[in-house]
Amino acid sequence: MPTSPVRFTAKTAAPQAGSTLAGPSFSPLYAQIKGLLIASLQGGEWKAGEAIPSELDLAGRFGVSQGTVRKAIDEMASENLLVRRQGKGTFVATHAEQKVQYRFLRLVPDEGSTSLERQLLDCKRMRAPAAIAKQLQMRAGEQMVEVRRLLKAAGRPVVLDDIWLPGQLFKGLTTERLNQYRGPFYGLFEAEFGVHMIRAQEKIRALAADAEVAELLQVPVGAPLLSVERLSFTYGDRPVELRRGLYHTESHFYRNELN
Amino acid sequence: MPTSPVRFTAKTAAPQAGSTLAGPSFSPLYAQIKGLLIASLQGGEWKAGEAIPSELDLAGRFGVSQGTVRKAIDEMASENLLVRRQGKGTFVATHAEQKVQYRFLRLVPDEGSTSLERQLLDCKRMRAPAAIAKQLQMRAGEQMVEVRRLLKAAGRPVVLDDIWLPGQLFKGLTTERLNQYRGPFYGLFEAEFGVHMIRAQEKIRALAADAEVAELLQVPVGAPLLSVERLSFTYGDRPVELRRGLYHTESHFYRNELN
DNA sequence: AAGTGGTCTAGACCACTCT
DNA sequence: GAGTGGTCTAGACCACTTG
Repeated sequence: MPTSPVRFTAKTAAPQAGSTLAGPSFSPLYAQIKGLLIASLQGGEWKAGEAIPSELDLAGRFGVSQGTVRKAIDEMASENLLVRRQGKGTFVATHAEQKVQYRFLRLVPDEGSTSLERQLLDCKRMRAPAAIAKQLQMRAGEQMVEVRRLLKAAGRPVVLDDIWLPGQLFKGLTTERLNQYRGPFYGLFEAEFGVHMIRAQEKIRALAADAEVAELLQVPVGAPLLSVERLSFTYGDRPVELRRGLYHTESHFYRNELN
Repeated sequence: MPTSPVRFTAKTAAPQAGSTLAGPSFSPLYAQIKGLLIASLQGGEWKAGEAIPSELDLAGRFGVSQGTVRKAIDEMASENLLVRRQGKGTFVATHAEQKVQYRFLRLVPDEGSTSLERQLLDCKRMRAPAAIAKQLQMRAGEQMVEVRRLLKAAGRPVVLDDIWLPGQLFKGLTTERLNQYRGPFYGLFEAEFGVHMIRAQEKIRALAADAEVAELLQVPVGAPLLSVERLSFTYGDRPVELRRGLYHTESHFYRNELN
């Protein structure tokens, strides 16, 4: 039986007198379907890597045509929320078990394709400093987790990451859990805490290495480094991770595609 | 009358014996339409900023349904080749007369939104050095144009750009032409030389300012700078511009969105 | 052979812009 | 009101995967 035949079109709604100014005056059906699908993802109805119901199935549930469901899924696929596989089905996107490890990492070696080794340096719980709390939309002093780690290529340190996470969302996160898990942190976050990183913004600057950083990255003090500040979001544009990476760009570079 | 009723489907083509290995075994109609549209853009049939024919019109010409043309245009719009405007038509994308000046420039001020002033430092013709020629798929020693310029925010230099262009494509390019033109270079390139920049790749590193650069950007020698090397492409993945920008990231940063 | 996503059509109607 | 892009439907058939 249909779980929720939609059909609450904005156009059918009672016209508001004098609605001349902006506002979402019209919301197409497929956009509403998309909203319902995102709500299901957010609610954990389908987990990372799993298949969602077929297009015909969903069309039946929502009481719309296949084409309408298709358009909703198309948009979600282009936003990397879902992955289509012809003949097999449509799957919830995941950072684990993905062709490209580290979906968000834009660092590329000058030559070859070295895989990166992780080295966890620190993981502790702390009270959120105001500057970080603000970006994560938390209150200053709230519980948070701080992680520091290195990424190495062929034994040489290339990236020093500081990571801050809201304590509320990542309750059982410990050094051990981080060390046990194979693959990128974001895979662990999905599997263990149900937190999907959907998109992120990065702010990139150049800065000079101070003494502490220089030792960790094995570069001279004052060496120029790339500072990459990343704010990551889950469903509903909710910020859930702040990360500050320092990249040593002598034999690697940050790659970006412009369209 | 229909100019060219398509209908050369790959599936109808003679099946190749033992075609088990890769290869574009199937090319949908809309992809072929897209190819024809791109060829028209490339051939200058519709110029930057102009409207292309309506969907129904194109459907008639090509002998396909509106939906098929629609899908071709949808893809091209998502690649920023075309811009749709409901009620008005579909237009050839342009770098000039655009909401955002500098479509490819990811530099953002820490606060406010200062507009940037250009200052042309140099523009000369030269023979292509091997390293640059290679990236532009030219032969070493071929004629090329080299431009150097500054971008300033509130009078303070922020970006030093070196730009290399194939001499063949930019025959009448002079210092004067560059100085006369209002708006981004890419707008000039479209209007005067018919060269559209469609997409680009950037390689970003951190490096220390040498004496020459330090003076131009008004920073101390050794100051950390962002080095942004950009290779830009026209239709058909043809590289037509190489650019090396040095960004002073003290009150600006490079912004990137990850999906 | 059955099930899934992918393509293509034809037609109806809606939202927006301009004259 | 005429023309444009935008939505939605219903149905046919194709390509790919799996039993």
